[in-house]
Amino acid sequence: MGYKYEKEDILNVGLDVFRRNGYHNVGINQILKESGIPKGSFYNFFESKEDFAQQVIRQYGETNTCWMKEFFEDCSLSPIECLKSFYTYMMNLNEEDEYCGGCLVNNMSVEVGRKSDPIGAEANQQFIGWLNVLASVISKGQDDNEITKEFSALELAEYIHAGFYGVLSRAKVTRNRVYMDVWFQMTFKFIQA
Amino acid sequence: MGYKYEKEDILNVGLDVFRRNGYHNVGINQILKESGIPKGSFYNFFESKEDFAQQVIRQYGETNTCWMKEFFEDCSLSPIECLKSFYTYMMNLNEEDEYCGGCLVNNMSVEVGRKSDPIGAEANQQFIGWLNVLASVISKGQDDNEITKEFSALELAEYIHAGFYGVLSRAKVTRNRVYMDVWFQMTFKFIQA
DNA sequence: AAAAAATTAAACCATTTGGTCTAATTAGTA
DNA sequence: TACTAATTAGACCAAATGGTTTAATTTTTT
Repeated sequence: MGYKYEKEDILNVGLDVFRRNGYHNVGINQILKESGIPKGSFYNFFESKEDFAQQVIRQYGETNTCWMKEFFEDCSLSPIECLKSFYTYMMNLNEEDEYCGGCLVNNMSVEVGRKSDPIGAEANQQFIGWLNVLASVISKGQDDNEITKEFSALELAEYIHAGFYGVLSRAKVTRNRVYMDVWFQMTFKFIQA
Repeated sequence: MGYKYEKEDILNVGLDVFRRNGYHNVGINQILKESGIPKGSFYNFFESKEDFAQQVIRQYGETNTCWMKEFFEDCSLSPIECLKSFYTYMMNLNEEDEYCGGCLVNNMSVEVGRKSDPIGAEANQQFIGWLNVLASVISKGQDDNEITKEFSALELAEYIHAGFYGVLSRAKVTRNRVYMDVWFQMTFKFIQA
């Protein structure tokens, strides 16, 4: 019921700006400028910069959880092929972005995870949301005898996605996808039944 | 040949402060305060904050490369057991630190890797230095038929250490080592011959 | 239509930012 | 010993930081 500005629009600007520039490198003024909202209105919506960042992470996380669910529902391949398709898509996205942004949840975890409790907790929460989606696909793959049963679906999900974060972080400084592709090959070789 | 202050001492303060607080969250004044050096002296040693951070990363990287070499030279176990011993040590270190700092190279890569060319390049350079040390151990393990030969030693090194970065980043927000330990189990199960 | 509540707007605040400047002091060299 | 260069020292700078305040406007409720 905002009168003039939509909270969601400002959150989307925050997502864009934070992902590209980090948290401490961004001032409120930059958010205001890019969203065209005056300072007073901003602090009417959000208690503080920290509160704003937390809500940005939450929106980003929930949006992606929904998107992932749809992605896997719409995917007609076998579970493991759906996972491959998902990570291929993610790697292509990051290549198009020239490895500039990466994942907001990873970036925030590393930069602010231990400095701000609310931000750290929110990043963890959203990550767990994604894990559950991934684990349900992995679980199906285990039922179909495609994926190893030596570890639980959740353990495998955490292993895979944390590994993806690792190569994503590396790609920020190598500026190429070579080892991202190697990671892809190795991971899916390792987890197969 | 410094008159009063040692460049290396200031770099060590920088390592400590940057690792705990990140790059953009730290002001020059904090470095000055903690090292007890006046501003004029600081800018006599370093061109800028960026230049300072780059030198901090370099010193950190080179020190650790030396340390790793010694670690593996002194390790009398089989190659794969030496690797396990190394990562166990690293995980224990991070547990003692309560997952506060993490690895400066990873932190800098994620936060500043795409914002500052010199810092990004330096972080990558030092990471590669470590990779070479790890790869030589892995290579021995492959010769001994302990480690899979399906991938090159360097590819395996990048896979393992990037994966370690992934779980290290995660530990910053989970604040426990559960999935770090799972990562350890899975990784060494996967790479065995 | 009137009153109350929410929202918009931007000027303003103390503090901190990275960095410069000038002066004094120290060290190495002729 | 005299001269030059390096180092030390911190006051100083404009710009930006996150956040507050007050006033005007708009919406909702009565």
